[in-house]
Amino acid sequence: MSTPPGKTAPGKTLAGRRAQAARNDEVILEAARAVFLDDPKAPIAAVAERAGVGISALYRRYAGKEDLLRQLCHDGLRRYVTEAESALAEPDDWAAFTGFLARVVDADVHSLTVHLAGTFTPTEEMGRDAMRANELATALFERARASGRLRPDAVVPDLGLLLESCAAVRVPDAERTGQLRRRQLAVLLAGLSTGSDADPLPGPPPAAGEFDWRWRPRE
Amino acid sequence: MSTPPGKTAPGKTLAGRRAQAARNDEVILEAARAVFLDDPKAPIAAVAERAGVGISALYRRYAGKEDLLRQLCHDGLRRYVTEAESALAEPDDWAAFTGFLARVVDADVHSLTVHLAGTFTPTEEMGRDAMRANELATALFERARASGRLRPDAVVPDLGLLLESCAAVRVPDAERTGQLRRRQLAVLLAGLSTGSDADPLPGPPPAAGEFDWRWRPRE
DNA sequence: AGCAGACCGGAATGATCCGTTCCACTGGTA
DNA sequence: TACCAGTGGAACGGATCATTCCGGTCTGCT
Repeated sequence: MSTPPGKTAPGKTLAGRRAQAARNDEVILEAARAVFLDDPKAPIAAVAERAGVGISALYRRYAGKEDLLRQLCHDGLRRYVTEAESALAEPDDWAAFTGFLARVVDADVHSLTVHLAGTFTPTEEMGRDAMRANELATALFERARASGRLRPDAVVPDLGLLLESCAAVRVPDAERTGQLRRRQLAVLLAGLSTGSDADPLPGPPPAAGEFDWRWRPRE
Repeated sequence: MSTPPGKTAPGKTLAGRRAQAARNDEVILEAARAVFLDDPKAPIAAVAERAGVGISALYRRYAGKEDLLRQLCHDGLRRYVTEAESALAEPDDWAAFTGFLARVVDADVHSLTVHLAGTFTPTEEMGRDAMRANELATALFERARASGRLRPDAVVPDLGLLLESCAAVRVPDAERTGQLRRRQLAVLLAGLSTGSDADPLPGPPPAAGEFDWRWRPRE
């Protein structure tokens, strides 16, 4: 955009065509994230436009729409895993748990992994990552339980419900959306805490694989 | 379906063509509700198929897709109002409040009114009904507050967040969806109750018209 | 200097999907 | 019996997209 050609002066950042390309890699991913987060069925042209590049720039990098979606989704999953791992390093059990959730909500990882599900066929590696994500989340949950601040009838899959709820909150302004989600998260955590269990939660609790249906390709 | 013609035997329910038509009125509405609840962007042919009728049967009754959607949405809104009114008759303040929410969640009114919003231009009457709905909900909320079981920093628009969250919960099986939503509702109500307010809810609370954007026609 | 080709923008293409219209038909009704 | 409200479903026309293709541009190398 505003990179004066100069005299091929590669101070630190590559200049010229190569640099442009490398930069586009990021710009495109970022645009794709923003666009598909806003509308999972958005046309691929919208991504190109948002990124300020042509459609070819997209197809040069990804075999097709499905490929891009898969990549994006996988990135979200990896982010989830990363956050979980770093959360496990936090010494305070409850803080590790809530901090993890807050960061996942902030990063809007859920929309990425869930709302995009079914629009592509997952790779094996994604399956492994998803499994690992589950293990880590369970570990975090166990620690939260050990801290005694979790009401006894809360279960791990409640996290799925919780994240889904937070992702559902959405207003046109992104920042405001973040604030409202934090609020929603706070309410939910309060509801899942000890002291809120005056009367027990109704119905059979959510089961382990009960949200996997999204991952099966649309019929 | 299984109405043998007999000899034009109108015991109690009309038989013959007229009756068929009258019955279709309902069948179609029901099918439309089910289909659009499942996928707000479903083609109109899907409704016809689900209802077991031809497309003409639809277009005889509604001017077009938009008309049907509007009708459906308006029905949802009216249902909301009805539930609110009947809830106000309940003597126990807190029970009135929670019962109302439970019934609204069960009826999936939120999906109907919100997920369909923007797909049609609302009528004036809908505007009035929406306003009335808001007043009633506020009244219910005030009573809940008066009961002292509501945490002090909860506000009326939190109801929007709450309903949105519950509507977001969804699995393939309808009944199971209902159970999980009830659970989610229970968690949220627990979180909004007195006793859960160890630390205050973060960020500016949701404001009155903050969810109206859905009603403005899509740009 | 000069050239091969990496990269790019965006028009053109072809397929699909969907709302709506149209028409032939049926059976109740007068 | 003659009619027509009510219907099923094919056909039509427009819109939307993913993907391909065709010049161009600029770079890095010779």
